[in-house]
Amino acid sequence: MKAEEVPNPAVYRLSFYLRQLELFDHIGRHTISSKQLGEALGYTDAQVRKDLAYFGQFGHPGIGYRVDELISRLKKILGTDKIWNVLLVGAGNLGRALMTYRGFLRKGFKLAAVFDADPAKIGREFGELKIRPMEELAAAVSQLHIRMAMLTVPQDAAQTVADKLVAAGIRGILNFAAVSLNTPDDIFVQSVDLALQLEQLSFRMSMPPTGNPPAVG
Amino acid sequence: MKAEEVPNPAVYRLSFYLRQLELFDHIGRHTISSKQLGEALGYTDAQVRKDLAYFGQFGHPGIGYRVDELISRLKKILGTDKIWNVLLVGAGNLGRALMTYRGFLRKGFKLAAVFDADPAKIGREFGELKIRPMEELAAAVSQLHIRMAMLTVPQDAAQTVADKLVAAGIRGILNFAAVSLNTPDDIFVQSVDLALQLEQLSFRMSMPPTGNPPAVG
DNA sequence: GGATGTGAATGCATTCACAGCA
DNA sequence: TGCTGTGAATGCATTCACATCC
Repeated sequence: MKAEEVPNPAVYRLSFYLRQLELFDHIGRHTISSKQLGEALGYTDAQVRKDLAYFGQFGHPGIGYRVDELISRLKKILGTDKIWNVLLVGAGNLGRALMTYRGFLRKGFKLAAVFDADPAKIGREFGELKIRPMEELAAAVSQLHIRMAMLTVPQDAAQTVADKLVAAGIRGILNFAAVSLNTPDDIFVQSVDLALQLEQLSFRMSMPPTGNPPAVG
Repeated sequence: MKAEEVPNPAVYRLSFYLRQLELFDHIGRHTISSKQLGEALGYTDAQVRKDLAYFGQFGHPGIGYRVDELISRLKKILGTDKIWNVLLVGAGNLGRALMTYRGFLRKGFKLAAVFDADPAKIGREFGELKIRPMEELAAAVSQLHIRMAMLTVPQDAAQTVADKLVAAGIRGILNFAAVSLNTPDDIFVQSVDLALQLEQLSFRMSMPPTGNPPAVG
């Protein structure tokens, strides 16, 4: 099946399947059914099968899916069967936390360079990484073959920095700033707005319980 | 319209509308049309109007929406017209970054207490906040009227801690651990898996360009 | 004229239900 | 029997297009 025909939500769930499969692998499971995988994540078995079927035939009728086989197939589909070099712009609190976060490397992403506009921060080292000035960004992108970036700069700097990233040849941006970035169509942007996530919780918790609306009057 | 009938994606977009409106307000715009608001965020005008209409009639035909009016209406709908006390469990790198993140308070969320299981971390202070032992969690929840929590503990501790949060009376969890939490139906969970977001970028960037598939064979 | 709010029409995603295989 | 893969049916969400109002 052609990639354009895969529903967006299905691609998202692929990552959840992979994450859960790695957990199952870790505890020694060798095979798993769509029902079991779905239950662990809150999806139906049909959903799991349909999602996987968009990408090929990975299962074994009567048996289910082989855990290690499906893991490596999913990694290939998601593009994480090899290591990606990633750069980060913005060495504030959040940026520095991401610099030391181990979870990225475990998933195949290597933070290869860090940049900041603040002269006071430039040159400071964190583990293997030294904070570099923005002027070096474009050169680092081509030297280290970096294609994706994490953006942890203040709100009002985000668009300007994003423009620089695109100009330097970056094709994908993980944006932590609380603004919608304006980028060309061939640039992929994923956004993480932490306060916005809390706001969504707030909405759910502010709602009257389903099927039991409080009396009004 | 009843809340149960509102599409989930629409609730999500509500947060984006609010964020964009605050930007417009900041630069002195007083009114805005559904077309303009949509364009800033990559939605159609019809989408904007339909989303807002799920919650009431906020617009002025011929004029558009009054920015300040719509902001306060959306805040009320999302439940952020008042301050929420929030707690955090897990004072690792990410947790400490969140402790000093200013964006939460700006949106109406006050980090009121921080907990960690590691005795070495307990008592350490960051700004106004002191890291407290897990044993004090339940008492703090009721004393400070806390109803939502952020979870930044290691993967394998996440479920156990989530259970404690629920037992302590927490109703909403913002989960940063790379696992699917198992919680009762009346507990709301929002998940943020940073590596998973990069993985989604990886997928998009690994795909053949739309309408221009590379020759195979 | 210029904008909203909204039924109706369309398009997309999920679920059903079953043929087919181990 | 147990489970996958998949067309067909259903259910959601988005878009259209227009009546309505300032």
